[in-house]
Amino acid sequence: MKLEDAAETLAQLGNPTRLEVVRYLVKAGPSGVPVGSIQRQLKIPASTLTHHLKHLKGVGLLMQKREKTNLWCSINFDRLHEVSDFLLEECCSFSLRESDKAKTEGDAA
Amino acid sequence: MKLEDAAETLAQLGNPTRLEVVRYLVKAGPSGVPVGSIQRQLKIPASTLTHHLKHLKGVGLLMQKREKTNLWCSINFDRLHEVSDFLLEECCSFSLRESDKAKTEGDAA
DNA sequence: CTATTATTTCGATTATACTAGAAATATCTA
DNA sequence: TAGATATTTCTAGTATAATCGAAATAATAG
Repeated sequence: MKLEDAAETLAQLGNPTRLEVVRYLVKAGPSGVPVGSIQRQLKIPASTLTHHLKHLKGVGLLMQKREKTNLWCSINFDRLHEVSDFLLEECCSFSLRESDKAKTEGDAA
Repeated sequence: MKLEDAAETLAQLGNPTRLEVVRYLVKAGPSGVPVGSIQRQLKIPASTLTHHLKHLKGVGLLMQKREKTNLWCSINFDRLHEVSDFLLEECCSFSLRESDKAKTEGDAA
């Protein structure tokens, strides 16, 4: 996963309203929930919710599927794992040499 | 971890410059690196870097320790784990009952 | 104390995000 | 087609964030 993509995805998760939606969808599991239920359960105005769902979809965290008048939303768990993994990547293999850390000159090269 | 704190932390990680810094610090491991080295290695203007470090420190992701003229920065791995865990919490125990998902009325109660 | 290096504060510019009401559209049912 | 429910678009106000140069401060060495 590219840093820019990870950053963008994390930024989308970094909004309290969106994170609440994500948590709700995670709890809901793979089958998902309709937009309207999210709206009523979390008491988010419809237009605000649509706006946030668009963001989540934009970074691939959200999947949608229409059934009758309801639009069912579910989390893309793979995507969530990817971004979660990014945070701890290389976390246990400290790859930066000590000699590169404190050089006063020449470390810009 | 409270949702608001997780959101705030994720928001801070959601900036490309800061995420780059975090990745660099993760690579550096527990001993950390001085501010100036981050600045030169990642080519971030000093004032911009200070600004971002303040943010990271604000959400507890960054620890700092002065040694002579250098201020050494290191990642708070526990904190990073916390936020990473938050994302997948309850991810495998879908706790929302199917009957709560599609109710058309009364699900706001 | 003075010079040197390291880091931070200040200040100003520019851009982008959050929010939500009202109106519009879409999808279905009778 | 008419009516009902579900979702989206439009729009606009408000707030917050990113950027970085210049100047100020902090810490140390001589």
